[in-house]
Amino acid sequence: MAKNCNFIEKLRELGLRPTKQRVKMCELLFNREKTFHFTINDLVKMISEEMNEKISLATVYNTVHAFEKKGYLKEISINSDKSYFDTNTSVHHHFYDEDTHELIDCDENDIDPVNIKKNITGKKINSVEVLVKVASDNQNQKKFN
Amino acid sequence: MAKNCNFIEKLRELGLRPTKQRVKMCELLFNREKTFHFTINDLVKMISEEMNEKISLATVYNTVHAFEKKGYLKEISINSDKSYFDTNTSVHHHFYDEDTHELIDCDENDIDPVNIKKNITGKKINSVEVLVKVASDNQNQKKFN
DNA sequence: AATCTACATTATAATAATTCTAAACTGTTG
DNA sequence: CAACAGTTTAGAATTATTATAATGTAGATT
Repeated sequence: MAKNCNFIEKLRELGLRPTKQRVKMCELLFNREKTFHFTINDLVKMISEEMNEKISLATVYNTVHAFEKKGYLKEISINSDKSYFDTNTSVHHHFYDEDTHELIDCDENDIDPVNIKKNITGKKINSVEVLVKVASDNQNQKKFN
Repeated sequence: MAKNCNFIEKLRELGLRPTKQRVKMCELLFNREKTFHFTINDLVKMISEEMNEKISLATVYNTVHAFEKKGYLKEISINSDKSYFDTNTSVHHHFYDEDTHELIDCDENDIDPVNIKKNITGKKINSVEVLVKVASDNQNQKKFN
């Protein structure tokens, strides 16, 4: 909501030194109304379009992972060749368009809460993700034997 | 169930030439009572343990993808660095142990059916997968702004 | 404000998973 | 069995990601 948030302060609070690279990435990622899905590659492109100076690829990876570790980005599981991240870290699910490789958020009303009845001893549930894959045409599944 | 199935015939029916590599991989993958999860790497190791001759890595990839395309293997989405495959191609869900990187099948009773209320025009639902990530300890999630 | 230091950034190399390539090989058809 | 199309193969290429080691910089100390 608040534009021009003080990302510098926010970063400091998190124990992350507010370097210009990190502040820029905060602006790109978190200065948004809506949730935002991206790959590292998307982000690198956005950065190079919006800045004169470049941010090293390694820094982009480091920073995204730092934000993820602090809980401000969430990695989305897709059986793809690359990682997708989401600025919406709340519990929610996704549609994945296999034609366009686009991720679409589900809001609460789209999918009923998932009821898990199994318990694995000594383990805590860290996340529950539903991924609904959609496409224009589909093929059916069979059993081999 | 039936041991020593005629994989040669089966492959032919699918329009896949029954080469010795493919037959061997069928035996390893489909001559089982239980569902089986593996990565390409796991499979390559199994092959080298069970055979004198090697199967080229490229062939393992080709064949796994051929079986997947025909609907006899299913790729499981995990935000990991590698692809997991499953001989159980029916609709079912998974637990993923983030400590051990192990995949565990859910049977029907473990998770209630997922009720999807959203519809995307022009798109069919190809799959609905629930992935429950578990680990010994966990960290909580926060919102940035 | 100059200096110090731990943490960050950077370019580049390294690694890992996967796909491509082009030559050699092999089921199948006739 | 000859011929051809589909397969396998080793190795190169590609892609995503991580490691490295030198350089840079934010923030504390003087």
